[in-house]
Amino acid sequence: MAVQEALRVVAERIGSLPQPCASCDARERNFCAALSPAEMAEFARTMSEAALPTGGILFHEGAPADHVMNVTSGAVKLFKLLGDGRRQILGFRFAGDFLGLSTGADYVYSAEALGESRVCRFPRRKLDALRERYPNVDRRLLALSIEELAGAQEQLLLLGRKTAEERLVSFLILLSQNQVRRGLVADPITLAMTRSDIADYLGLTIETVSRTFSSLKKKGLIELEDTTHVHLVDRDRLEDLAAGFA
Amino acid sequence: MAVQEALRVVAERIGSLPQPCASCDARERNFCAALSPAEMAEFARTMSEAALPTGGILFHEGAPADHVMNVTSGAVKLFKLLGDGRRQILGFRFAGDFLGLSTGADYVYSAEALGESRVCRFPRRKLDALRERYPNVDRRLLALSIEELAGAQEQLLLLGRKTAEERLVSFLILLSQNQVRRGLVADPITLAMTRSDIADYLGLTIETVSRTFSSLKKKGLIELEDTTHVHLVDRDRLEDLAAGFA
DNA sequence: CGTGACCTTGAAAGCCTTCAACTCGGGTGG
DNA sequence: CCACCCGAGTTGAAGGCTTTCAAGGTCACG
Repeated sequence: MAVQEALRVVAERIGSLPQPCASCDARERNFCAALSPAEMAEFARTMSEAALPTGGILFHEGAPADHVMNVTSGAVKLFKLLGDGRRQILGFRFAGDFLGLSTGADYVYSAEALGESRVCRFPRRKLDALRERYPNVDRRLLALSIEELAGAQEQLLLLGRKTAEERLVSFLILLSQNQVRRGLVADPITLAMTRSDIADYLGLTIETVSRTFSSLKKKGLIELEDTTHVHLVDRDRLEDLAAGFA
Repeated sequence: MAVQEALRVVAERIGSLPQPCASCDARERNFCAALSPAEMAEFARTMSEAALPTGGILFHEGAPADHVMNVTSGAVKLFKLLGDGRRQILGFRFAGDFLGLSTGADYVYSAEALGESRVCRFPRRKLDALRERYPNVDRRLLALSIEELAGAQEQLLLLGRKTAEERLVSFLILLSQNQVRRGLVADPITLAMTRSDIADYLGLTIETVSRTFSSLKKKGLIELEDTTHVHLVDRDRLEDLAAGFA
């Protein structure tokens, strides 16, 4: 199976890069923020950074959840599959984001690199030990988890009740906010993902996504420099659309 | 506004019932499980149980999130609204379930009683104090939060990629599992919610929900004793349907 | 310069929604 | 007591938004 093969490749790459990930302790969107520099240094020994090619698999749904990880560069998509191959992307994670927590023994979704990316992995057992020793870690993970839940609930509203146009506009605004959160500009949005990924995130087809981009452009609400760079022309109108004010 | 009026009614009812909720410390699906009986007794003074009529509002999206709560009897629906009134139900909570956590100052969704229900409320400030003193509380809340997130992600797959029939079947199976989790029988499912609630949970209309019930009945996959009691005839086939094996 | 991945656009089809009519059961008031 | 009303649910028919099927365009790459 192609997935198993990819996993093996990833495992090899990870094994070949034993150095700790220097950027983790400076990040605000992962659990490391709960640790002091000294604690961080002690923990760094058990971490390792891995390089992933485009399409590289971080882990697959149903596989033993024995690592958690931070994205240190690039971007990652999280997704679930149905029996006949239909795919739903749950979300995208960018540099500084944390992923991989699970209460059960296995991952409940798959994760794959959008472009060339790097992730900092560490054993779940070590994380559990850390949680025992430093209560702040649980507090931090809880805050992250609640934030993630709120994001998923917003996406439930999108998938259950919004039209194609409202979905795409909501997505663009979310990406814009995401860029601000990462210290980038709000306005020219850079799409790290393909139309296919966008479609699977918004519960649409690539054709509908493409058509909706064209329609928004024709209405003068957005401008497309090229397929990966979007300019939000009428932000207020777009916000209203995303919020469902018909 | 009707909502504000309902909130006022709820507030009055809560104020009139200052006694602690005896069932909380025996529950497995709320944070109380992290406390010893002694700790629980000490904390119980700050709790109060409230009776809610059908349709009673627990809290509204955007209101200050100054309480968390356990459902002690009955059932509750959590939902979000779009600007023009479209509604998406995020989930249902039953006796023993916990709700109301938020990282920000406000609730990010609304909560309303399905039928006559009781909830045990306590101040968020008190909960924060408890988290400071007992690290187990954060651990417990984290586990609950991760479980809730996994449920939301499963629902994203449902809303984004499943057909009407697959959605309804998935919902029935979820309810069945829920009943088992609450110590009830797996098979005759009792629907505590209306067709309208089911529709808003599944991202459909009431007509489609009704038609799909009829269709499943005609196929011999389920039986409807009355509108609120469903018997799963061919469980294996239903499981396959829900998993998207066309 | 051929090839393939990604994207766009058009036309037809389909699943679900919208609109509408009808049934059923419970509560109410004459 | 029972006609009446109303909410909840079911079913039919038409319509619409998105999908499916199909074709063509662009660009990177070997």
